[in-house]
Amino acid sequence: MSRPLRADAQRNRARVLEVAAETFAAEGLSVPVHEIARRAGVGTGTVSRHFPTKESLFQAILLDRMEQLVRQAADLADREGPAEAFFAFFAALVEEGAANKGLVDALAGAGFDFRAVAEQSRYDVMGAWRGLLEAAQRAGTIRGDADLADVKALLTACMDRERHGPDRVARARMLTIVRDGLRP
Amino acid sequence: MSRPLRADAQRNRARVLEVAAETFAAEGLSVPVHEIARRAGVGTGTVSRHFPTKESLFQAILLDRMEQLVRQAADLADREGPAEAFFAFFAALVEEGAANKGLVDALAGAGFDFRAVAEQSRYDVMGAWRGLLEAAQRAGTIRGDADLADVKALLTACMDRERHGPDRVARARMLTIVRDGLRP
DNA sequence: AAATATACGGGACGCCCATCCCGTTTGTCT
DNA sequence: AGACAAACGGGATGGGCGTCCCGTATATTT
Repeated sequence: MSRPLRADAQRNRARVLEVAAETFAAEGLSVPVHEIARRAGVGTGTVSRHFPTKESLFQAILLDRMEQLVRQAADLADREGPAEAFFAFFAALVEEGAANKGLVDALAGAGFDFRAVAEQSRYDVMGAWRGLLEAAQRAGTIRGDADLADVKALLTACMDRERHGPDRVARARMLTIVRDGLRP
Repeated sequence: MSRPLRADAQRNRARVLEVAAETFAAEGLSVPVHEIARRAGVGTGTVSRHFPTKESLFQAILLDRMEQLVRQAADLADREGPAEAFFAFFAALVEEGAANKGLVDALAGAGFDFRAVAEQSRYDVMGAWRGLLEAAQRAGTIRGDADLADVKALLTACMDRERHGPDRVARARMLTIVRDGLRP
């Protein structure tokens, strides 16, 4: 393999990652890479050396987050039981989306392929998600013919709804609608 | 006002409109204006004289379509009665979306503001839509607290679902899910 | 048929952005 | 402390796109 990164390179990489995560979350994926660099106080070259493309940058951010999400899904399955874990996870993702425009863009397919990232991650997000879905179906909480694509579409709907006025009441209502819709 | 358009100008305008409608429907809003011009067999200048901006071009297409949609909504209200008209219209829009990527892009907010167009149209699409929704709520088919933004979000979900494999069965299932979700 | 306004074509312009490159600086190792 | 490799900065490059302009062609009018 290769040597460890030089100390300043490590710091810069971490800082870029941090700033990019904040920025994409707050403003979505359309923020130029130049801008990320500027805010991180580094040159554009530094960003593109660590992350050759914009996509690879966002991917790195997502990979971090995914580990947490998968862990959270597993926790929920333990604590809540199969009947409720799915909806708890669904609600967590909606909450996440409310605070993370970049994720919403990615799920909406705005400029890059979420599934591709998910599949090459060490953490099998899709698998975890599917696990919760199927467990809930076996527990009889969710109609048996619903698939992951249906769920993703509904998730997109909940996130989309946030754009027309973020509103706790509306968010809760959307969750109820989804829950009722998915009932067997 | 101004004189009538010259004959060739009228023909070109109509042809551009037709080609643009087909192209946006088939490939979405990201198709360059150059490409529309090329396919219509005219220069880019001709397109931009009739439609100064890309947005104004798509807007013109949408305005045509909207008249039909509003009419269709009114018909449904008469034929089906308030209890069912809303879902019939919803299903019609999903069908429309399946055949019209441009519309899906517009609803998803990809690059331009659907609501702005809707509001300046002679045909009050939002009003028609709201009318159907409120009638269905009075008839007890739909939960009273749902609003248009909820409905639009669910519509987006149905259209989004199409991208992961257009599939009659899946489409019908999504409609069922939405219907069940919106029940009082 | 001549005169005039109108419209056409498509190249030119300007903007934005991701990516690459290279002269300069800075950490690291001896 | 000196030498070498590693990393930095940010300007340059290339590509895509919408919009504007103007010399040329064509419909309309008299």
